[in-house]
Amino acid sequence: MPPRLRLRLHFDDGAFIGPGKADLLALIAETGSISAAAARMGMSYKRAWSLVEVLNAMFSGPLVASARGGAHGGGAHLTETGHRVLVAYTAMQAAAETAAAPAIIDLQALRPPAPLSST
Amino acid sequence: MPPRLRLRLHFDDGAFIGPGKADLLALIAETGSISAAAARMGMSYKRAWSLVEVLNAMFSGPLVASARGGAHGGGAHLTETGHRVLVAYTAMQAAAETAAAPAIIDLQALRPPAPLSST
DNA sequence: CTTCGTTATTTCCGTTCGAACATAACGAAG
DNA sequence: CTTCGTTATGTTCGAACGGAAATAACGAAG
Repeated sequence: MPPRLRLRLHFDDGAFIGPGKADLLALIAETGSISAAAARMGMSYKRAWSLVEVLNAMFSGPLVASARGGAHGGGAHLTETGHRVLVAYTAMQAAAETAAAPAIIDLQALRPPAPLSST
Repeated sequence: MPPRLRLRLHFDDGAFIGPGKADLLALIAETGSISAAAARMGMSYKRAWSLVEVLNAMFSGPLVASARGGAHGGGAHLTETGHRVLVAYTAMQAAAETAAAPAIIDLQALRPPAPLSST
């Protein structure tokens, strides 16, 4: 299994976005629900909701639009801005991972051999 | 001020290296002392030392060699492996930052304007 | 107007993290 | 053999973080 590179982009005002928020956005887009996305990520609804709150406050306009009540209780979906953020973050991740690959290999080469599993 | 990209490389066994440990390595190389490096980073000596302990355990051989006692109380310096890890991490950081730059610009463009400072 | 599943919000609690503090060990120099 | 500054290690405390649970609000469908 190759090492995994995690990125966190810190803005000048202290706000930041990392894998947690990005994955959450992706799962909200996929499931149409904050609670479903939270369940998928193994986190509490409250935590997911608070992350959404932060996300909605740190960009120009909310990234997630949510609705209460209705036939299925409501739901949530990404706004145009939300989609753009998710796309840009994903692109950033992909570009960084590709560019960093050689250095990662160098680092991995300096790691100790596995203690031998049951083979 | 541009956003800052922070990288954390997670290995398959759970060990990881990020900006904290990397900066610490660089400062130990520069100052020749764990305590001086800790002071520079604004962290306690104990925390710095425990990070060194982790670093020394997660690669093939220690990254930091330290000595107690002596004329100036002792000191610490990077081993060959330590230097290699620092170089590789720095290269990874630089490569990732360059490659991610366009996406970062996209993200920054979606941020709200500053609330206007006292100009 | 009752039902239902989701969003929204509060309170409480255990865990983790790191700072702060306190000591001990060490060894070259004087 | 005393001094001195650093490494090495344990202990204690407060803050921050996040989970769990409870409760309210909501609105379309039946």
